Amino acid sequence: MLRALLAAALRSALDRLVAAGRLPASGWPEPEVMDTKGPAHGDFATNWAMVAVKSVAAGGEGAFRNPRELAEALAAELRADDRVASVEVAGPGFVNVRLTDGALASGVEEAGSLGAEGIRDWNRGRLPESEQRRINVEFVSVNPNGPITIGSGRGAAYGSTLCNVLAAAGHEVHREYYINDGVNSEQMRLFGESVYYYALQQAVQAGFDNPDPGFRFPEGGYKGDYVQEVAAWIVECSAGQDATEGPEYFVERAKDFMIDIQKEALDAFGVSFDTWFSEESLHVSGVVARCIESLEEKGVADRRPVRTKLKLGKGGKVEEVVFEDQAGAVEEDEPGSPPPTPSSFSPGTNHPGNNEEGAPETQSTQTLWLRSTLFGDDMDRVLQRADGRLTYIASDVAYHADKFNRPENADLLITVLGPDHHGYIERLHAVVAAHLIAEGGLRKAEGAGASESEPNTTSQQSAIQGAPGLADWEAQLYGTLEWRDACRAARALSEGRLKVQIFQLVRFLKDGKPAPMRKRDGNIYALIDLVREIGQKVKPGAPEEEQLKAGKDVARFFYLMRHHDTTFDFDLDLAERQSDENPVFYVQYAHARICSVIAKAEEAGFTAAAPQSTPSESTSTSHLGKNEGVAPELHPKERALVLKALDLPYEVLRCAEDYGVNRLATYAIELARTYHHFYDACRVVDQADPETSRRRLGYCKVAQASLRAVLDLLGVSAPDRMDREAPTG
RNA sequence: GCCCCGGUAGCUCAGUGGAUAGAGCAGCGGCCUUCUAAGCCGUUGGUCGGAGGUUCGAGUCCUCUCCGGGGCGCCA
Repeated sequence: MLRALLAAALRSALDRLVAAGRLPASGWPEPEVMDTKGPAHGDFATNWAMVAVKSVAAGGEGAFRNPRELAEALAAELRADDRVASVEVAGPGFVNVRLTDGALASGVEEAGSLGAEGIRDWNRGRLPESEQRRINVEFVSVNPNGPITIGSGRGAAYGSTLCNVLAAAGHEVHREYYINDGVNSEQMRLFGESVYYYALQQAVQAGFDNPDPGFRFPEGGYKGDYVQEVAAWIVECSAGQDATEGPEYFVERAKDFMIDIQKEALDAFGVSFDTWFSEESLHVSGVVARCIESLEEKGVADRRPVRTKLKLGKGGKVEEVVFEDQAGAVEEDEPGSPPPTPSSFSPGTNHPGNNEEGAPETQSTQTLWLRSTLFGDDMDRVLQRADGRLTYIASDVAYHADKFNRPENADLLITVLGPDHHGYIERLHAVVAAHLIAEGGLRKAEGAGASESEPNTTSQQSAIQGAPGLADWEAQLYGTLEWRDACRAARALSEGRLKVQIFQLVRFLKDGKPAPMRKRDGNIYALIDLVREIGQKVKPGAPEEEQLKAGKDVARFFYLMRHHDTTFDFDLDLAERQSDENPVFYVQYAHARICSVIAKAEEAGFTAAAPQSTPSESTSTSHLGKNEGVAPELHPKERALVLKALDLPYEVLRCAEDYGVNRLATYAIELARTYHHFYDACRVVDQADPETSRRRLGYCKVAQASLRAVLDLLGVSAPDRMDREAPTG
């Protein structure tokens, strides 16, 4: 908020320089408001003079030969501004600015009237309309074949906070969970069979005959305790009758059960979704089949028995295109032999127009390939197996098509994925690009050229040699310039509309040693167990609900402390420590302390300073002797507190821009620290000095509002009081 | 082989292309008759893995390189 104020002051100062003819009217960059080296250097700084000196000099203006001269000119104009208390030029050309106490007071006043929610959403409506977007954020999205793990916990914490931040910044956010429940998938089949197996066992134990005695536990099946629980639940629901139903039935029932379990865990973790989207529903409705057809029509998918692979060199540069024969036995890797030539599969056949000869509509013929190499993927991907089963990626095409075609029609898709999905990014972009081409989304761009381009099946020679503007590998892959450009354009479009955020691995450390997420006995470390364990340690005697809440607070904060795209160690011992070393409590304690102080102040009859009595009146009326007038100069710790507390809207914007939500955790710690410093140096409740008391009460309220707002964004609760337990030793 | 992430104080990590690189913990020394000591103050501690480059200026950007973690399926 104060940054915006200073930005305005800077702009008007520059306008005055322009008006005075000392600056060209344009051609120089917008000034940037930045932090100072430290409190001694003022509240904010700008490096504008250093950045702008070149363009100003180039503009033919001879007056400023170096950054310092330019900085001096800017400083002189700034000094004339009501909102500015002092200006210094320092170092190579920094302009350090200190705002008037009145300016600060006006910020406090505004923030005070907004409250926590208002500060959190301060940017809403202020973000230029052109930058406000409708954003669909998909996160967590695991198979319904087990509980949410502590690994997914990071994605849950990150995704939900990212949504909060984007919304607070002024975007319209849709939270989405994609249920990976495709019954074709290996995982779900294995899970269903595992449950079925245990159900049979339990039926027998309960005295029923085994209706399927020959059924064996599937290889690589699921062995965790929860699998038996699911089986028991299903059996119990129907008194053993269901065991006669077979594995397919158990997939269905177990799936619903697990989704409920997941919902419950996520709920306890403070995560909710607007949409739970079922992958299977896409198959059932036939959308997948339709999408695939359209891909084939556009020539980005086909059944030719060849797989294209790109050999990549440093920097992802394509060094070579390899066409792998998939027809017969695939063996072709003789060590010393020259690189496989384009062989009988003529280059250029990937583009549209030649898909009518093969590919009967019946299943179980040839593998259907998505030619994802056209869009930068390093190898083609299978859409449909030779036995007719569709792959995961096939439903992904339909899923993204659906996301783009809904009534609410998101401008931007954000997909949050775990570290194991890193290799999936290229594929996803290929999927989206293929969809955009297939849907004719490129009609205005290069799409027209592509659809008219001539099939090039006959002359691979001319394709390789004759295509102007194409590198060798491009000639092999695309055949024509038009087709290449269409594919490129589709890919570029995809980059603009789909942002994939990968979060990195978490290592859980217990007693300094890694705690595995999957245990040897087949059990997994569930998020809900993590939350419960921490809660029990941190709030020993409390009721379960309170423990879960405390555990959630700690777990979320820990997950969010580090940048999502960085591996980090989750120190369970530290998380479970109810002490000053635990940053969560440091922050929450600051909030509780503020609440206590405010209560004490109000008890003593103080109310936050009313607008009339703030120093703003006395100082802003005249800019002469701005800091020496009636108003007492603010204590450095007061000033620091106000600056920090009012900076939340700025932090929110930054986070919304680069999705680096961890900064908010850092901000929360910093704000807490700033308050503790303030508390230590500045007494709030003081009967002998009611004016100061009122003013400081106002700062407390703003600090409280900002702290609440950040914690709210992080999904961490802000307790009004924290009572110390008896010392444990 | 290619891709992603990391390498900053003894440890865990911050760090918008800017000024003398910062916190917490650990170590040492202080502060509760006063609004919550889960707090605060002081102090010790650095070839930002290495080498080049870009520029007025690099922990930050580019290239190369060393070390560590992860990923590269007709799994999802």
